[in-house]
Amino acid sequence: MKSIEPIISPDEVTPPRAGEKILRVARDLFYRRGIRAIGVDEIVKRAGVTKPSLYRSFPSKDELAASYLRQYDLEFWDRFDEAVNAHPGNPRAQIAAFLARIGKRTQKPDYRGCGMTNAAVEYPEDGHPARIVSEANKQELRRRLRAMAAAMGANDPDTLGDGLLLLIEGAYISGQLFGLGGPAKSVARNADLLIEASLKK
Amino acid sequence: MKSIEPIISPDEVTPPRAGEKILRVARDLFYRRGIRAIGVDEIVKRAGVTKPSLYRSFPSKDELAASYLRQYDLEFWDRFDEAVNAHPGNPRAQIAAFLARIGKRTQKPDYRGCGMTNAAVEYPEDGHPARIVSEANKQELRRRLRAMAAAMGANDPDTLGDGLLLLIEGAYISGQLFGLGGPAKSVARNADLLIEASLKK
DNA sequence: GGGTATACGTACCGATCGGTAACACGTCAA
DNA sequence: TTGACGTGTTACCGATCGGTACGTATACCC
Repeated sequence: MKSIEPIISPDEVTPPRAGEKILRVARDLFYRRGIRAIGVDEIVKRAGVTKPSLYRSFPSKDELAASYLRQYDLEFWDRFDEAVNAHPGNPRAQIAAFLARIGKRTQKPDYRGCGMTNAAVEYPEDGHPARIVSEANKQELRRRLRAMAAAMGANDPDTLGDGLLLLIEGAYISGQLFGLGGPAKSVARNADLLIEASLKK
Repeated sequence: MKSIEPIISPDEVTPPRAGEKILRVARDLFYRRGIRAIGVDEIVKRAGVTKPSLYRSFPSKDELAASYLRQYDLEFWDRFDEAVNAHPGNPRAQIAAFLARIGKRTQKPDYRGCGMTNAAVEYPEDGHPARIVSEANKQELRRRLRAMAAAMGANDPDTLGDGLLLLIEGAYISGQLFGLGGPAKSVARNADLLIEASLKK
């Protein structure tokens, strides 16, 4: 007997892998409510799967958290590079674009800051899988900001790069602390003032 | 039979109240390792008391956390006012003194940032007892920084005050993320540049 | 000495934590 | 036809979570 033709194409009918569903849900819950605040039971329940499925795809909750942050990392650099690519050869405009975007995001009602930063606060112990991902992300961000400060022709590129990083981290935190109308909305303006004051005359 | 004379004076022999011991230990553990990470069992064990003693002095763990933060709040403003009082009538020097101190603290090996900020990250839910204390502290800090910016004669006092707050929060976070040699050590320098760029010409 | 208030400890509670063992089922390719 | 594989199901694990019922020891006042 001839086999029945599939109604829709195979890649459309392919059910989402359990691991993917879990990561999607975990990502959302971890970001919004914190990693420690969310239990694995809630994750599998919301994902419509069962606990053994979670532990077939991820060796532990800590590693699931690290996976969430690795995905967050990719998306972060996508956003960052988007601002960079919008202004080729103009690092000051690149920073301005990136910060304008952050400033806007921080003014959204349910803004919860940077997943990386939050994870590092939740897990202060050295060597925690989630913290390792977070630290690597921040190191790289620092490196890039300093390089951009140098490309701008700053008097002291490392100081300016670090100053920009402080403003950014401050915006992440203030965004979730103050909500609408908080200090984070002025991050781009303050960064611009700081840059102006740091350039070679 | 005649009662035995006390060897030392009564107020020296008075044992520390259980509630005080608990708060001391909780303060240390909550700050260093996070509130969610510490269970009440560990607190009472380290304090050398028992669980019912904790719940006689504090209605819940959440309220214990709030008490920790209220004490943290008092000590925070002590440090802040110390910097302010060291330079009467000179808000710019007051800020500089305060930030120099923060910059130094962030370079200590086991620096863990601001207890207020960390608590707000750990408890994103509106209305949590710990978060309420934290938010109030930050609101007041923002108010004071804006007032000091105005007293300095800034072009836009609210923007400068908020910029200083962003740098401060950034220093708290970066201090615990990067450890020694991190961006937080440049907070005073960057604040000074930002102030210089914000004053009326 | 007797009463009382305060402070503390022993032992326990149900719920939830992260994680696992054992087995049934369906799909797909060889 | 036959596995291999991924998944779901159910039931369970020991540990820890925040919180409490209840009895006891001590100090002080009358």
